[in-house]
Amino acid sequence: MVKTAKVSASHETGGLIVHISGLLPSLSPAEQRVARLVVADPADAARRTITDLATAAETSEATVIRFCRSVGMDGYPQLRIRLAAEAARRVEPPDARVVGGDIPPGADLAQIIATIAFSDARAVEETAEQLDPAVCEQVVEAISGAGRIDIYGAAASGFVASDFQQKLHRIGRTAFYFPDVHVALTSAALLGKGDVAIGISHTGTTLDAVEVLEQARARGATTVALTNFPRSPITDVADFVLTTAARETTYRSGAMASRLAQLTVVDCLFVGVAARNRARAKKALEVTAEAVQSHRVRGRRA
Amino acid sequence: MVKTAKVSASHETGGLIVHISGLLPSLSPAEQRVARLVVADPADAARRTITDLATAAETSEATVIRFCRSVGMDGYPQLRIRLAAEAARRVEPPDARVVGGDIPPGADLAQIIATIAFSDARAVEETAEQLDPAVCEQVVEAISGAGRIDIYGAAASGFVASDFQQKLHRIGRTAFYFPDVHVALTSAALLGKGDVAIGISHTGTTLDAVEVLEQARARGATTVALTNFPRSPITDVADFVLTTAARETTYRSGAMASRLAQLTVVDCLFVGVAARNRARAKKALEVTAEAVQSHRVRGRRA
DNA sequence: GCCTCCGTGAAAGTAAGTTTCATCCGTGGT
DNA sequence: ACCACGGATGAAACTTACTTTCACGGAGGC
Repeated sequence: MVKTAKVSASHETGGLIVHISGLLPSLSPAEQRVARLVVADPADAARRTITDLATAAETSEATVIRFCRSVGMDGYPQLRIRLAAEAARRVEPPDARVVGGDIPPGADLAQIIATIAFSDARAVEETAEQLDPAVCEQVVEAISGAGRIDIYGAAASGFVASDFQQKLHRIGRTAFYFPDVHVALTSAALLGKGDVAIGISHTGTTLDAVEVLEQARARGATTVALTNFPRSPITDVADFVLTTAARETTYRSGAMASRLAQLTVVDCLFVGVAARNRARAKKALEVTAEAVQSHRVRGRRA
Repeated sequence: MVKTAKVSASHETGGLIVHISGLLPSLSPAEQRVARLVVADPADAARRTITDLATAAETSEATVIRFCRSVGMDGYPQLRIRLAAEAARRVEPPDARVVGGDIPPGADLAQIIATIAFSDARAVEETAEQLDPAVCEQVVEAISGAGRIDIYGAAASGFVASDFQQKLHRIGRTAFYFPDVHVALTSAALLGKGDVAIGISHTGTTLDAVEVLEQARARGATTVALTNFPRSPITDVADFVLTTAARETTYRSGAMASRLAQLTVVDCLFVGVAARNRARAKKALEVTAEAVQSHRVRGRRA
């Protein structure tokens, strides 16, 4: 097994449910059944005894224990307590079941809007909650001191990568984004100690992203992964792992929902880097803002 | 307000601690010692085992059980989870005033994260709140029936435009995104009745976007503007105006903060369009998902 | 095709929670 | 002063819940 000694985990104060959802794909089938029950109704799970829960999940107590360990708990009682706490904390908004769940076939636009806004906002909040400031700090430091920063992401994650690149560029950091794998690999091969490579992949299984980070790492660069799944392949090739917390719904794959969460993380890193040198960053932002002024329509507010 | 459908014994759902304090005088000395420990630090008590708590209260397990019964619990495990829930609830939510404002010079990463998450989440929520479902409905209808959809946006809004394009494309709608103004103008000139042009601009003053919509409108296409400012120039050339609700902060221009809000609107429109033809959209999503499968790392779940 | 490794549940083992019961102590009656 | 009584209490027996061990079976690699 890969050493989980990685500088991510264990900031777990809140967001247990989110944490579990993220881990879900990396769990074994039997454990997944347990996880689903727990995520579906944490309060109910907290009430159950281990035997009870095992039966409900159609598995053995042993598996439930394994599940507890998989999500970082000491044992079942601890999980129970944490679940109870978690369930209590979430002050259920009026009709959370309607708002939080999936979109029913006959839904009108107003419902759809409410549902999406709710899940988008939750994804942002929950992502922030489970983000480990210590890891962020280290990533910010790496970026701040980097000679060069390569950012890679495909499809939906590509926008995020591109966005990040643009942001860093605007405050004067040398950052690149490569939409093409081959170009990215070529670039990664030229990285070295002190450089930073950032791979963005919702699932964490995008072959391209993994390869790019692998290459970068082999060259001695610091590698950072941004993914929704803390145990996915991309984390094996990353020095630092940052995770998002987005859930799937029928109409929006997790990948779609996770853009928002990923952007939030990007924002945090960006502001973190900018805050390291307020004066310089501010100046850079002003200069770039001026540069686009001529492209604005005048005589009317902006 | 939704009535609490639950009829069960949990009439004491809140205020367990208060309840215990009230009963305190009526308890036997040994039970009082237990009660005092519990009231003093419910979270800590929840963490302890019955033997542990008994020892701490200098009494026996039997007394702890009696105490549980005295305060109306079935047994110790039930008390434990109730205590955990209670303790979690009384954790002060982060101070909105501190969190909502700007980022102070000496802020650490944790503060930065909290601030950003808060404002990002707010932007999403507020955007959804002020979004007019009727307008959305019309836009969804226009997109659903469009022969062709042109989407335009620059810089940060470009990512959003591109994201939207990709989404629509994935469910089988003919959509284009043009990073280049000239190409966009050329394309707009070829639009006609029944086609749709969507311009995305945070400030609503981006000259390029305005020109593109203007051109499209002149050719008879339906024009849609997505901006943060309802009375900005771009709205003059749009048949339908959708607005976001993002605020500026020192370190993040409104344009940066508004990406999230814009994406939320995109999500809503997308789901709206997809919902119009669930079967077809679902099929299209599945097909495109399959197409990228070979680019995934195998042998590991994710 | 064989081997190895992983997931799994049955069953054994341990710890936690619960009940029982004998003791203690104070009270009030004789 | 003594005894009878009853409530409070903890030791220990007991039960249930939790944890560990282990052997089986099946999937993937060589």
